[in-house]
This record gives sequence, structure tokens and C-alpha cells, in this order.
Amino acid sequence: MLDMKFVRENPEAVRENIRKKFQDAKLPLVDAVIELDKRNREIKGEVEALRANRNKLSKQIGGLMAKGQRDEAEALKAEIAKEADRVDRLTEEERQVEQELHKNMLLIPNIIDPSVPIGKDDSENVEVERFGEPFVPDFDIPYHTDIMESFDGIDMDSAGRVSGNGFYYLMGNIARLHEAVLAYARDFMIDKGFTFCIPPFMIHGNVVEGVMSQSDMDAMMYKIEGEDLYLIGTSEHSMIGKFIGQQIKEDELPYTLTSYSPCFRKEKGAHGIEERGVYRIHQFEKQEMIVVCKPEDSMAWYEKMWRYSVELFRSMDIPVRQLECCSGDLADLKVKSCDIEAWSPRQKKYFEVCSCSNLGDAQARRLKMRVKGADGRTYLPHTLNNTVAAPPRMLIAFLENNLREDGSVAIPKVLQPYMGGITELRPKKES
RNA sequence: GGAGAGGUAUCGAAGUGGUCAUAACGAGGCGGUCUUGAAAACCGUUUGCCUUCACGGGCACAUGGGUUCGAAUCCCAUCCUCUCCGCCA
Repeated sequence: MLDMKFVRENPEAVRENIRKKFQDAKLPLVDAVIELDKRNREIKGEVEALRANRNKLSKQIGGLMAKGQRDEAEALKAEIAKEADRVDRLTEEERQVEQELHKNMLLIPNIIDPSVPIGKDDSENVEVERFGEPFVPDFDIPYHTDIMESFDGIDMDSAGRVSGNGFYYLMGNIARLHEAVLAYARDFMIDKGFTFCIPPFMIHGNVVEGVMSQSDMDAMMYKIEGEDLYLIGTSEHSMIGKFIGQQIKEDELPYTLTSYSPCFRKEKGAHGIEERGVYRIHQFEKQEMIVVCKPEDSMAWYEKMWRYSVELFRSMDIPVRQLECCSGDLADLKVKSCDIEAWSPRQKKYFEVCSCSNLGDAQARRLKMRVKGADGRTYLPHTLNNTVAAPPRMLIAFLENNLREDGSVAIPKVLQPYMGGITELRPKKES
């Protein structure tokens, strides 16, 4: 969400930004909010003068009553009553205009960073850099669920019966590997100086509105029936929501947090053939990193954060690349974002495993977070988030890249302590 | 789930229908005096948002409604916290 003052003073910049994101349908919103803002200020001017007068007279009534001058007090009451209708009407219109204004403001996308490449959709995202050799072995890599099955590590059939499509049972060593990756990712971030957190997995509607756009909310969030609670789609939601309405002391910045949570997503929309198995599911687990910092520091944190993901994946011998989101693929709240994609030797292409975003002050403004500066002024902090590791999807990359020709899977050194010291997984039956 | 108490500024906390909410008082922050420096003490200062060139004005006492000329204060609903009981991993 943008600052209304900014829109008022820079309407062309806001329009240009909408065009860069190929959301021309939203262009009329700019004139609409400027018109609503104008009307809002007109109403305020009038209604506030009326209120000022009423407040003044009411105070006089108080004085007269204290002195027992009832008649004079009644005369003033009558005077106030004359304006009451107009005040009520204007107050009602003010409420409506403000509501409409707020609704439209939520739809106008955040101003993207000048460095963001311009493009229509995800097909125009830009590969920035590769890390590690994208290696294709000379034997066939099976589909990830087949690899897992070779270790008796997954049961999709039961999950279908119990919970439906989009759920899974992980079993045995695959389940253990899933936990090992999370534990390793957690300790990796703790070693970087981040504070480990376990947040609530359900949050109130006003927090949901503060951290994400309406369209994301509709496509992602599960609501608990009969209560004002939603299942989180990522721990970012409860970790940023943590600061709702809070005044933050400047010397406490930056907050560098790493949170674990299960994530629940409706995943509305078509699922392609490559999204079978545990690639796109309604429930998964994730270790996340969150930074709340001064505005001038957010780009430096952004750079640091995506590099942490690269470092983590490289420590498990998984080749990755950084893919920068183009303007059209960037969610409305984001200033800049990139994906870290892992190499799939089976598909011979990269696929998304991490998503790093700088939200600027958009979430902070929506949540009414503020920082008290050393000079006494208050300002909005910037918020960032990035995936550390999100199994089971990241297990796809892990298994495909560590699979050997004999069907066994090497456990990288960094994960061995979390796997009871074992160095490899051996398939149940040799194939 | 039942009973009770409560939610006021950065924090603690007073205020129970008006004329100290321009939010008492205390702490913290900031500035100063004193000091070689620091601590202590003392003096001053310090809520946010909107609007205005400015003077000023409006709004906000968990949130949303209501009563009233006037609500932190009274009424209703919702959310949250604490205490006790019940249930529970």
C-alpha cells in the first residue's frame, strides 16, 4: 500500500508503475483515489469546523450547568441541534469515502525498484547468476515420488483417502530426512545470527490483510469456520504480523528472525503434470528468514538474504541459480523479489525452491508498524522475507541431485549429524 | 467451557459524565547544570495520525456500534490479557 500523500503528489509515477506491471486495468484507480481523497479532504474541512463549533458550545454548556444556568444551557443545546443533521450526514459520507479510498488504495501496487526488469509474466523473469554445475548423470532419474517410494518413504494413496489431493505421508528415512533438512536450515540461520522462532500457525483477518494482497489472500488462505482465524500460508504472515500496531525502538533494528512453521495453501488454479507428488501441495513445512530494518538498509539485506539460500543449497551439493522476478510477476506489495531455483537433473531445468522479497514499507504501513527514530521522528521500517528451506519440495532437488546409479542417495556431510550419522540411504529393493 | 478482574502514551499507572486528556504521578528517552569523565542529584523536554503557508482545528483511551449538547467514564457486541475452577497434549 502506498502513502496517499505520495499518490497525490506523484500520480504519473504511480500510473507509470502500474503500466510497468502490465496492470493497465488498474489505471483508473489512480484518478479514483485522487478524487476520493479530494472529496475526503473537503468533507473533513467542513465536518471538522462543525465539530469544532459543537465542541466549543458543549464546553460552554458544561460551564453553564455547573453554575446552574439551565435556560442558557438549553438555548445552546438547541443551537447544536440545528447542525446535528448536517454533522451526521457528513460523518456518514466521510466514513463511506474513507472506506472506498482504503479499498482502492489496497489494490494499487507498490512502487517497484528501478532495478526490476520489465516483463509481462514469469516467462520474462531474468536469470542473474548460476551457482554450481547443472550436472546430468548418464542414467535416468526417476520422478521424485518414485525415488521416495524406493525407500518406502512416501504414501500418497493413504494421504488421498485421509485428506484428499495435495497431502502426503512421509515415512521412515524420507520423513527423517525432511526433519533433518529443517533442523539443519534452522541451525544454519542461527549460526548467521538470526533468532529462532516458532510462531502461531493461525492468525486474525486484520493481520492477513496487513501482510498480503486481497488476490493472494483469496488464492491462498484457509479460513477457520466460525472464527476470525486463518491458517498461515507461511510463517512470514505471523512473523510480520507480530509487529502490528507496534512502535519499535530504533536501536532494536534490525530484527533478524528465522521461523519454523507448517504452511497451508489452497493453491487455487491449474496444476500441471510436473506438479504431481509433493511439488505443489496444500500443506508443507518451511524454515523462513525475516528481516525488519531501517529503509536505507533493506536492499543490502535483500542481497544478503538470497545469498544465504544459495549458500545453504550449495552446502548440500545442489546446483542453484538466482532468477529475478520481472515487473509483471512481482506481487503487488513487493518492491523487488527473486527466486532461488534448484537444478533438476531429471527435468534438465531449474525449479523454484526459495523466494526472497523486499516489501519496502508496504506491510509496515498496512500493519501500522512504526519506528521511533533517534531524532524523535517516527518512520516506517522495511520488511523482507526469504525461504531458508521448504521441504518436502526441496527434497525433490535433494534426492535428484544426490541419487546414484544404484538407487542409493548420498547424505551430505552437513546433514549426517541430523540423520543419526548415516552417510547414505539404500533402496529397499535393488532395481 | 464456567466465575471474576482488567485493556489508557515507549513502559508502569491515576482518572468512573464536562471546567488539569494541553493524559496526573513514576520509569525510560532527549537536552542541560554539576563533574577530569561517568554515576547520582537537580532543571527542562518528550503520544501518534490527519489537516493548515501559518495561527489553529479534528481524530484516537483494545475494536466496532449505541445513549448524550458532551463519553476513557454509561449501555451492547467482538477481540485480547490476568486469576480461580473445569477439561486437555
